[in-house]
Amino acid sequence: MGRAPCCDKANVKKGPWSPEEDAKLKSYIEQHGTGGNWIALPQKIGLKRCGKSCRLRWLNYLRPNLKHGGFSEEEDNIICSLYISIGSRWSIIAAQLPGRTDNDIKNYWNTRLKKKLLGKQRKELQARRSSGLKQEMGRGKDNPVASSVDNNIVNVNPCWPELHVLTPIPYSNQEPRLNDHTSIRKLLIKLGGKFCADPQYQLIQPTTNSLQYPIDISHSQQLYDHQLISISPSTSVEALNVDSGSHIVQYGVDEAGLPTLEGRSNFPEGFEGIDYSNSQRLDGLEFLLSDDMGNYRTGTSNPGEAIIDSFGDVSSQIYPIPPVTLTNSEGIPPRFLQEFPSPDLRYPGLV
DNA sequence: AAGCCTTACAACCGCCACTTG
DNA sequence: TCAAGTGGCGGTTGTAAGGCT
Repeated sequence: MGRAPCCDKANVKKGPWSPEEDAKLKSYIEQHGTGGNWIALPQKIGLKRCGKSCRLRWLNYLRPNLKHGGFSEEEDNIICSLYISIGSRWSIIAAQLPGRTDNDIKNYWNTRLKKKLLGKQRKELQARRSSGLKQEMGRGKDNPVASSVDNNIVNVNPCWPELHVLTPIPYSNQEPRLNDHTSIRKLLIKLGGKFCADPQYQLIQPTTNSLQYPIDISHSQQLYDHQLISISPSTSVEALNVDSGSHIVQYGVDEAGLPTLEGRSNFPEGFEGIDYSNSQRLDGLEFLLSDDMGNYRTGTSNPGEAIIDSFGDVSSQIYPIPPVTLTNSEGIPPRFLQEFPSPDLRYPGLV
């Protein structure tokens, strides 16, 4: 027997909200707040809506200071970077984009950003193919080494090439989807940022004036449960320099004086420190960790130390997700890096 | 001009985690 | 300790609007 429904579905209106309904909901919440109970709220106002629906309408549409549409190039980059780092955890991504809702970002990613990136990628691929073809003809056809390098390595990032391609594709019947995802991932890498799935290669270059603060992104709910650490330029290094033993985001300044924000993971040997038992959190992210051939990258050739387990095996969902890894290279606009440590952008972390 | 197709986005659904009694 | 209630989240669907043939 299933759970009781949260509302009487027969007497609940569905579909688009009318302006009158919007006005009722908005004015009530502005005057009285939600009362901490969304389920009871529609009855109080006299709306024939499900409480969940009211909540959604308020959060995604009626709430003040919301922005709709018109995503900027910078926002695109932030979304891409965070998507690579943490996957489709839209609420966390939305938390980094003031005025944006998770629903907005999710829609934007699914309908536009993904396609936009694929379009760019295809152009680059075509260009590469045409130039590669010329080179190939120059090299001669029977050079297996040269062609295998081209096929297997995306040598555009100092981080990726060191990752080995070891694990076979776990579900080969999803090739089209995987190929699309692979394309996006590769393009994102080209666009900038050090996107590395492997903690082993998350060695952060020494930075001056660096601040470290821990960020546990292993579980979205956990994020909210831990004490929020508000990072601001005035926050002391000592206050932030706490190593949780999991994910570390490092805020610093590079040689050129530009702010940097990088992530790394202090996984213990065997990389079993984080249990991502909620597999759905990573759905859709697997392509970011796979290579051209649909294989998944592991950080070492030793199978016992494989970092990225087979994503096809849903029964063993113990694998680290790539830590938040943001740098001031082309991928992340300087504005974001400068603004990130503002009091408004509270970053949850362990203490 | 009409019909079909595509796109964008609001809204819903179902699941999971947390809270409370 | 456990079950019910609730909030929150991500995935998916429905549909209006615009574009294309």
